[in-house]
Amino acid sequence: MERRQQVKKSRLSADDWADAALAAIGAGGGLAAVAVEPLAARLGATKGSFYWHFGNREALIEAALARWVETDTEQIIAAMQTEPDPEKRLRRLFTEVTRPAKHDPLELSLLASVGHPQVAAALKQVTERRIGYLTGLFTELGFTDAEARRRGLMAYNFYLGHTQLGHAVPSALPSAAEFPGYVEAVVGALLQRA
Amino acid sequence: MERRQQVKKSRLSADDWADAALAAIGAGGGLAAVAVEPLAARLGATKGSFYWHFGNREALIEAALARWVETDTEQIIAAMQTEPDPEKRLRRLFTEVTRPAKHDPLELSLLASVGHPQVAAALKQVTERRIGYLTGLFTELGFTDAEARRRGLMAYNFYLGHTQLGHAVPSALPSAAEFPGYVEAVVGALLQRA
DNA sequence: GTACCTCCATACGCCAGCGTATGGAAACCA
DNA sequence: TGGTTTCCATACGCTGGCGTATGGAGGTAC
Repeated sequence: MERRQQVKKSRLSADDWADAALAAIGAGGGLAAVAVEPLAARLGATKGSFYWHFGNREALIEAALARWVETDTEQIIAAMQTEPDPEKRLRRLFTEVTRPAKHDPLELSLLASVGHPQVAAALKQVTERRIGYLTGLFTELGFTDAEARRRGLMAYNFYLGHTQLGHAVPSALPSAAEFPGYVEAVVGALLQRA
Repeated sequence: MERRQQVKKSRLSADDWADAALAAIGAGGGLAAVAVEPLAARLGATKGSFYWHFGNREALIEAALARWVETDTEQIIAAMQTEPDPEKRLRRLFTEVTRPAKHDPLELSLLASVGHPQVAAALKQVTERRIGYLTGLFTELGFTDAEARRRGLMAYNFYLGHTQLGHAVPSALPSAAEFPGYVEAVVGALLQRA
């Protein structure tokens, strides 16, 4: 999720504010960084603009989350669908999603702000979509429903942990040289038959 | 990490404040919840007490984190050492650490606040200790150093993801009935020989 | 029992961010 | 070109949290 630094624009739209909010969340401040006045400064505007587009801070959060939910997960899943073989798809998905450059601080920040009800709802939606996709993938690979769900969960948990670790303690991740072997080991463990 | 609600105490120690800070972090507010005046209210005291024990808010955070680092990880590791067989130890560790009741919001909150330099340092310490322990465990099980490190990482990532998921979207976790099979599947995957 | 030392309450000034009110500029329309 | 609508800047009050200053209560020492 690349969200560009907004520099200046004579007139702003509600989406401009929502994007700025997401950028601010991802920039490390967490949900607390969605603060009207600092955002206004960053956009080269003032609160006057904001309170014309939104009723209050909550409304902005709502809009920003809605934007995140609909764009973030679907485009990755869609990108995978060009590969017909489910095993290769899993391998590609993991390679893609653990790429060191992929770091998505926004998602981590949202995970961190799950205390907020609107964030919790957005996360639930996205999480279920993803785990569902993974589970389906293992079903395609011939596992029973129960086993597919277990492995879908394992896969997602691993992804979450990896992302978290890469953000919090990047030095603990494997080096670039070790990386392929590491990803392969994970996928191998996930695919192994009893 | 059970940190009791402090109710009232005629005189407070610095550790009382540090514990209250950890409790507040864990209670969902994240690092932002380490706020002097609310904490004082909660302890039935006032800022006067706080600023006698600490120079400022930063000093409190520092003290709280130090307390967390030294108590949290070591006691779990120590508890495992009664089991001589490394495979059983791994199984026991995972069972223990994924127990639904185990939910440790404090750790999640710290992960979320990794933007703060002191938190980052504390997390690095704890993370390396844990991954090191897991890696050693796989070494004991006869894996090569490189393989042991890979599996140690996989195990830790899984743990992190599981914890995260349990906190953010608990409904996505397996039900109580599915739980043993789920844990066993994970441990099985981790122990699988090539 | 008095002098001192430890710990804390109260009161204060300061700053940042939220939300409101109001006037005005820019675009659009006729 | 005059009116209307859209969008925004400025100014204001309010709240909550940080840090400081000061006085005082309750132990302790002798």
